Amino acid sequence: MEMQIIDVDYVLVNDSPVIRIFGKTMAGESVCAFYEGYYPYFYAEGGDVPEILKDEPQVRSVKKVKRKVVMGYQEPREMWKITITNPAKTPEIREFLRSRGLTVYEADILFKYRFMSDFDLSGFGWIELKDFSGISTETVRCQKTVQVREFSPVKKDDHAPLRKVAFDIECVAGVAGTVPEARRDPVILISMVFSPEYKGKKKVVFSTRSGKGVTAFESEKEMLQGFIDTIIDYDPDVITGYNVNGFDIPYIIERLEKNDIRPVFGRCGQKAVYSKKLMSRHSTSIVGRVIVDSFEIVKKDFSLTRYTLDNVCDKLLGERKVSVKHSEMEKLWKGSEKEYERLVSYSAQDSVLAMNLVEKLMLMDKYIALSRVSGTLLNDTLSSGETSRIENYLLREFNKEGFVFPSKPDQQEVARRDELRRTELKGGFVLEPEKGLHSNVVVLDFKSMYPSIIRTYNICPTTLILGNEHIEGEIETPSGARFVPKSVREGIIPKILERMMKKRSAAKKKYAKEKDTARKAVYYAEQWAFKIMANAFYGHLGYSRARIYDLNIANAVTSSGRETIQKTKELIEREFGYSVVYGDTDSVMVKIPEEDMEKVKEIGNALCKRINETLPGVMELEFEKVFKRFLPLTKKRYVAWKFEPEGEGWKESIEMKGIETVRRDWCELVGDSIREVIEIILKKNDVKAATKYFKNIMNKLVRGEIDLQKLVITKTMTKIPKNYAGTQPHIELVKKIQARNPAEAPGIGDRISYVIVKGTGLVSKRTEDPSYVMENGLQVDSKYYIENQLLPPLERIFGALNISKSELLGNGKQMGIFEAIMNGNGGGTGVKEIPISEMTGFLCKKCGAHYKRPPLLGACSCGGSLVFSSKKGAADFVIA
DNA sequence: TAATGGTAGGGGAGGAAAAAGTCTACATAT
DNA sequence: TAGTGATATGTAGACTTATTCCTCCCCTAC
Repeated sequence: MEMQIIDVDYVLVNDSPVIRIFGKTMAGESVCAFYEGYYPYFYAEGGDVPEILKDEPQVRSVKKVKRKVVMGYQEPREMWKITITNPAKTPEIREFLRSRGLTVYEADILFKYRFMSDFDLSGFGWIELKDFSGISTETVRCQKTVQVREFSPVKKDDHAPLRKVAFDIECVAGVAGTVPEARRDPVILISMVFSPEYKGKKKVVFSTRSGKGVTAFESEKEMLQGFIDTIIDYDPDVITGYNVNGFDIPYIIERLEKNDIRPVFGRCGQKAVYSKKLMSRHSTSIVGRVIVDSFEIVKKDFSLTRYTLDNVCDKLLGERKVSVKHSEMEKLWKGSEKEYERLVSYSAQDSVLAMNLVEKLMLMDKYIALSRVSGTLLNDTLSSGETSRIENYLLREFNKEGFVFPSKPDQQEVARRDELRRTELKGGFVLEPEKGLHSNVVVLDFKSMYPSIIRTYNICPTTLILGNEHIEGEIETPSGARFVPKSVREGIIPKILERMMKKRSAAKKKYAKEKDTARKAVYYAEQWAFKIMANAFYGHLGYSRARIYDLNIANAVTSSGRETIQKTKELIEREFGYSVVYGDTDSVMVKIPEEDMEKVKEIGNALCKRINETLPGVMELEFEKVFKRFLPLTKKRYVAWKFEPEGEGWKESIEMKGIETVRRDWCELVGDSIREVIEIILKKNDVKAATKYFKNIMNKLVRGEIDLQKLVITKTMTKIPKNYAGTQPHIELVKKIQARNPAEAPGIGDRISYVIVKGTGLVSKRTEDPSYVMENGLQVDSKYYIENQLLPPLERIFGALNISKSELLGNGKQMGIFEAIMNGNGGGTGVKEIPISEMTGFLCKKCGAHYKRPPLLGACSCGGSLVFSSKKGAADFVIA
């Protein structure tokens, strides 16, 4: 029997661990396989372990073994392998040994991962049960339960069919104007959506009030019991919903407890659903099932201004939903049949959308691929970061080669590392961009630069030469770190990376060949996962909480990168005479004096060929794309008219990096206008037309013709308001909302939307909630939007093009860009007279000199005549 | 039970420090 | 020629008002 692994855990039977592997067969059957006789173990050195542990009843065996330690090129050492009975006792024995001054290895590996690592099993990987027999048990709720004696991992690309349920709960706050509290306020509605259908139904709505399309219950308790029964009966592999980790699940757990029902709806009858908030993150575990919170995934995978279900569905699915405000909830719940129907359909809709997000956006694919590559269980892949994946993978590889894996650093060690980190790890090198609008720039990239460097220079903790020892053929990186050559010992990480890069190309090939769309998606996700994993190793080396942390090694990687890009630039300029106009970390952009795209590409390829001759190991520079026009603004900010090879021809598009159009903390109006201006400039090279377009926007803004939504600025609240050192616009608004309506106050990690309204004083004090502005008819500060939002980015673009304000107007340098545009081309809207209150002095028309008072001559010292000046512009008249 | 990959870099907003005006009182020159 | 008032100009110090610089914060490029 073959099955795909969904979850693994263990239980104690007579104080001995029994591993449970939860899986799904190709036929869609849920299976739980029990495995006995596997015990936890770890290593220690630096003391007489048999003697120290002779009275410890947990210990099953202590054996002398030879193992290598990871850090530094060293010979194997003798140490003790300690096997115990109960996995939960590991920390106790570990700390006891540490207190006696011993060094302990691998005593902080979760038992399920110890097991999976030893048997080479992965989350969502396949396992073949070779010798097994059916058993009956009350403890596990699966279609099939077996005792397995022999098994092995199998390589298989297909996915078993999954059962998914999406759910959403509604509740009403017991006190008006507050947030519902699980301690106090009951659940009134639960909607569920099934995929595939459950007993011929796509969805159900449970409630304590009867109505059309509703399954009614006598009490909350009965409804909750109904919910649990349905889950258990449907037996889903995946439980999803929008923000279920943050809201629905913790809420429902608390309500279940309030109603004296144990929150047990996993595939194990004993273990309760566990949900805990850690810092600002939530994590939930349900035995045998996977929690897929579409909110959390969308937030990670898509860059959006706001993550309300409303906005997410609109932007990602193109589906608009009817929304019900929190404050309306109670009215609908207690209202007429019609109103209640609206609430019911609203709740059902939320579940439908959560399911649609998962299925249509294929949110799980990437994470399944990451699980299969790294070995972590899907639920952990979803709820944890890069570290757990990297370390899970490394543990296996180091073990295979006879190494013991280091422990997690303790708090003190982390603090020590953090202290040094800021100054001690240098990153990539960014070339100073050459100013101006360039034509025909070829972009060349180093293929997987950091992984390639690690492979080329055999960079690994296991090959690092410690102290002053010298080894024949040693490799020295620019940072000064030295590594033994491959011939002496091949590093584990270089070996892993070589394999990953090979596997990635294999997956890419399969992807290209495959016709079946489902399989194609699997291969795409697989190659993506290999790329992500390969790139994560470098970051891990410099991460202060990593088991394998060494700044010498991390710096060895980055210093080699810096040297490589600099040498590349020099060679291109020296040998070919081309100018490298920009480059960042692993890329160079070279200006080619050729108009023909094919020619530019050809030269680009020739450059790569020449550079590659000089590069060591697997380092490789490759042609990436051509910029027909390239306008760098600063480092990390540029605009380009891009041409990428596609099939026989070229695919063109405008590429914008780092500028306001791609940033979420600028309003839509800025993004739209700047995008348009760039388009006009790059493709038509018509500054006048761009200026005219912009002038029109500003006029509309002053006249109040711009939709408020286009003026909304959004920013993330990264900590609670009182922890902010200074005054921040978005935080000031949060404080206002907290005072006005605590129920709707945002939390950590939420994106805050605001507009700037008219008034005096700090911008921060003039932030307002867009809907509040609408409801109360407040006026937005058009001056702010012109001077602080629209103009600065435009000015930067013109600046990069070397178009000065005076050029736009052909006038004095005191002129701001506002006047330059308003008065410059076509005129018509120029300021004719200014109120005396706004007058700031006198301006010479000829030389642009500014006077606070009129000079006695009545004219400028240069002889030019004077006009009145103000911040908004100059005029011939002032009015009282 | 339990979590959190890296550095480089731009740019807005606020706030402190330094610099530039302004005002006042008084001195000096015409 | 000395004394006088009106006016202009200069100067130092107190006070006020822009500038400049730095930090915090957010977000992006790689």
